[in-house]
Amino acid sequence: MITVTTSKPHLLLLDDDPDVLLAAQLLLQRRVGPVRGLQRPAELLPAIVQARPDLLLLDLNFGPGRSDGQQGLRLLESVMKLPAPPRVLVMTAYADIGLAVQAVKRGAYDFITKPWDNARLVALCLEALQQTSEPAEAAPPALAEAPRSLAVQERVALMQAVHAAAGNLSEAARQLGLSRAALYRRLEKHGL
Amino acid sequence: MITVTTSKPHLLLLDDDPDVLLAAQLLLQRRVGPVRGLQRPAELLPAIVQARPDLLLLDLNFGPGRSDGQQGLRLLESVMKLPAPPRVLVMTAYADIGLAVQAVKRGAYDFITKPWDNARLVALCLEALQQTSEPAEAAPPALAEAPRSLAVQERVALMQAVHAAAGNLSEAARQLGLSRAALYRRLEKHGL
DNA sequence: AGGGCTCTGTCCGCTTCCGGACAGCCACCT
DNA sequence: AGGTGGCTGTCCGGAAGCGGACAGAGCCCT
Repeated sequence: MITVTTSKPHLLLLDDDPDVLLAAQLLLQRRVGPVRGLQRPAELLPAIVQARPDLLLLDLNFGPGRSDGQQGLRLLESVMKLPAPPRVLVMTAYADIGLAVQAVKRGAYDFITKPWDNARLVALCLEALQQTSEPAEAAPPALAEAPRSLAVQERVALMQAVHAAAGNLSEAARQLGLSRAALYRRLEKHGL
Repeated sequence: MITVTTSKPHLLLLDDDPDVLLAAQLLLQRRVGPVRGLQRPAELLPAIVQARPDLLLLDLNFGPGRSDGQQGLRLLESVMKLPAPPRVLVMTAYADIGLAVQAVKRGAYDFITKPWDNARLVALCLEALQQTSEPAEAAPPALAEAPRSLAVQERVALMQAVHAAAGNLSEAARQLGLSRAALYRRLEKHGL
């Protein structure tokens, strides 16, 4: 058996929209574990070092107007630079998938598009959490690659291709080397 | 139809072992296109700028003794820094898959383990070549991500996981989130 | 108009893949 | 010894995925 932290996993949630924040909090509290919700990005780093959450849900498109997401990416980067960063699940609008892909490349574990499907969000959180099997020691320097599930990697690859093809699914399928219908099915399976 | 360069694709091949070099040259010459073979790494960069090959096959473990591959990786990096780098297929011994994975992350299109299977090598070359559908212009600055086929990305992911698990397939399967049997099948399909 | 081309969404028969199960093996622990 | 636990390799029935085909829509060019 893998050594599991006996305390229930607890989550940290950052979203600038109070309604969204509350909804997510209620859902996850019930189905995953204790949740602490934050609304202002400035509160994030202190809250992490203080509460040491097992999982962080991070909205990348905070701030009403200027949402190219650069702000969100920078925040993510500073999170990943912490001594023992938590698993991060990133949330974006479907429109800016490209942002989500970049976030994963910068160390986020996975992403989900808003508005989300409740069941899917819960499943993602659980998967991210249960894969927190610590490699313990063995890697004194910056430990190399965090292991990611194949499904996650596929999702990232698909999204990246679609994004690169500017939404042209036929083109994306061609580049990925699979049939258009196959790409359809896979996208659908991953929640658009 | 995709615009295809009318001239037959020609390849550049670097391998320090003369026998291997010759064997590959004969095979690829016949099945893919004109091949120029090099034996000494120092010759590589000049040859590329002069011959502008469509595809470069690069052995990463040159030098008899000191083969941690760092040398090969550096050579690859300098290739990728050229103004219009060719597609690169990297060759390593099966033992150092980790090296191949790193090479892909540094811009190589795909990798193959030595000793190779002839049919597979030919197929890889053809795939790499036919995906040289130029995006033409549209990306004046450093164009972002080169599109990679899903199969390639899956292969990299599998190899990375197996490498990270130090050859323990059960562990690798767990981390990838699939059944052990599934990992077996997939590895086999990708040529171990 | 009409033709040609490309993209989308969906259907269906056939192939492939999945994962649970089983057996064998090895290492370690009472 | 015998027991336990983990790993490997393989089999098989049922489920999922495959890609070719079709129809509809948009667009550009005669």
